[in-house]
Amino acid sequence: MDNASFYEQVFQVVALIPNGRVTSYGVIAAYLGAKSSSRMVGYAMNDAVKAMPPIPAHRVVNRNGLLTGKFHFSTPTKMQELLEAEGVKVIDDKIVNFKKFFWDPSVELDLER
DNA sequence: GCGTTGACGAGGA
DNA sequence: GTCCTCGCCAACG
Repeated sequence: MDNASFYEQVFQVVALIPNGRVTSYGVIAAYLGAKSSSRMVGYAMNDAVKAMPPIPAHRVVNRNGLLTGKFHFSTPTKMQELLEAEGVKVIDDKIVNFKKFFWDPSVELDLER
């Protein structure tokens, strides 16, 4: 893991997001100890398209629950469809009950702490 | 090695 | 409540 670059660490956390759950970039950054580097998380996801295994980037949105990165997908609507396919309602590119589907790694992965 | 980029966040008006 | 500005800091060219 020491060899893992910052964006590789982001992939690991995002890959741990359960199906039907979503999280924000800031939370992931904070979990990595770089809460101020929230932008780096989004930037790292830029490689998620070519990452192996594929990263469920559609489960990661900004702190507003808005699908800011949908435009980076194959099609702008692909991200919304994937979320709805997992039971997450998306209206106007925004996640409904975002707080309800919110997944906090610092809490869900708190088992080992 | 330097400047720009950027899927964000928080604070202020 | 919305809109604007600043800051963060790694990766890319």
